[in-house]
Amino acid sequence: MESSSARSGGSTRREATRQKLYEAAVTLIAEQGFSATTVDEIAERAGVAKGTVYYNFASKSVLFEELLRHGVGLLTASLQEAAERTARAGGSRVDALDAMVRAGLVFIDRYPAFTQLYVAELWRTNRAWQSTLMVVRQEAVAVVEQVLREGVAAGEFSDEIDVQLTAAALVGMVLVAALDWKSFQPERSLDDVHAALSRLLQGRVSGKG
Amino acid sequence: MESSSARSGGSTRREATRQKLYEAAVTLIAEQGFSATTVDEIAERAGVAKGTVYYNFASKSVLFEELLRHGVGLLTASLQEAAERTARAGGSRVDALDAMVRAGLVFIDRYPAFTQLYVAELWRTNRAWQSTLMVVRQEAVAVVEQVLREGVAAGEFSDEIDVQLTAAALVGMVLVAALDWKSFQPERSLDDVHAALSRLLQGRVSGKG
DNA sequence: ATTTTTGCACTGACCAGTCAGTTCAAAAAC
DNA sequence: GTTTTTGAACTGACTGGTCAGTGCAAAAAT
Repeated sequence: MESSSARSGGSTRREATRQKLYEAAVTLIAEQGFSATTVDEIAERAGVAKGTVYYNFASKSVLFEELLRHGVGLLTASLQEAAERTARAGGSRVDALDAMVRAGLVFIDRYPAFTQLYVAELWRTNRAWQSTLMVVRQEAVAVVEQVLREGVAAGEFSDEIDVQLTAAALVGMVLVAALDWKSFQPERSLDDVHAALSRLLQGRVSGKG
Repeated sequence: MESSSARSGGSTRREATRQKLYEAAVTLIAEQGFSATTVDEIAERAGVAKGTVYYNFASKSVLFEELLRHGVGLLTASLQEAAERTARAGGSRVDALDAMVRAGLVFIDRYPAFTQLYVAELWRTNRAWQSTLMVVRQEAVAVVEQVLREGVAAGEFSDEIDVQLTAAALVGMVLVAALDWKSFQPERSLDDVHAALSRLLQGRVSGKG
């Protein structure tokens, strides 16, 4: 459609502005929350006039909603890719789960502010973007559930596991461990954290190593 | 300390008012967030005049801060009690962990709104109550870490586990699974959810049941 | 008699959203 | 190839409303 360098009628400029606004909004909202973050702050950090925010987004809520959609979309794609890559390489479902744990850690490592904001909003009710959030969340969790189901069908996992709850628990494990990592031990390496979670995942905690 | 019926010199009346304000604030803030919740709303839901809020708390922030302290205090006591009860009954450290998982579920079952609000605030930075939250969080997590350390010392757990990270991961597992339970499958029983998490905890997921 | 609560008017700061006007690069006209 | 026009993108002062917190006299509870 259009190259970013020499462009004519299109709207590459607009896209760049929106990107700047996303980046400004994500850190501010992660730190302060949605309501405590002002549109003036977002505009200022993005290096843009307030009017530009409203030229590009219908409202503060819509800006946030599109930000959520964008971010969770990246995560879902990344999890999906990890699962497929493992399958193609002939790995087991446990390998796939492990690869997804790593993909999750990589994502949080790269976008800690987004993750923070996502967690803070996920279980709220009665908010404007509630339904959007529900949809994208389900798309992400479904990738994990799918692998669990395949594992049960293939006899790799017990058929007594509760797929939905187990998926939620696994996500929670990675999410909280990673946020703690970023908040309290940011100097540790991703491999290190991944190793600790792998150990837990494979039940090598109870029963001496 | 004091009975709610026949009390003398103290301030039982005041305490009752504060309790009403806690309860009103916790659900409103869980739903809407701190900044989006107004003092007028809190007062109205508590069935109290606005002036009363300020007679009992120095500010909106202080009210919230004391609410956080109060709530996490309950959780910590409950986890502590579960660990000690298991130890007294001669249970293993895995049993203690399992008992704490259940204690966590019972807490979230009883105070879902508080849990929601706690999660939403936990990883935020630059907020007034940040330091208070840090302290009480650490008190709660320390109970889990303590059991893990004892388990390592007793040879029940691998000495290669990362205590801090594993504790965070376990907390995350319970937290996210329970919030999903309350949000999306509230009809399920606590025992049911507990069973699913026990299975995961004891590594009976990989390896057919 | 003292503590606690009420009711309500008031203030001053803050903020989401608006809008009349500006900029500028590409397209059209000449 | 120079001038004119066009319109998307952007600007920032301004508006209307909201809300935390105050002040205080009267009432209720203990």
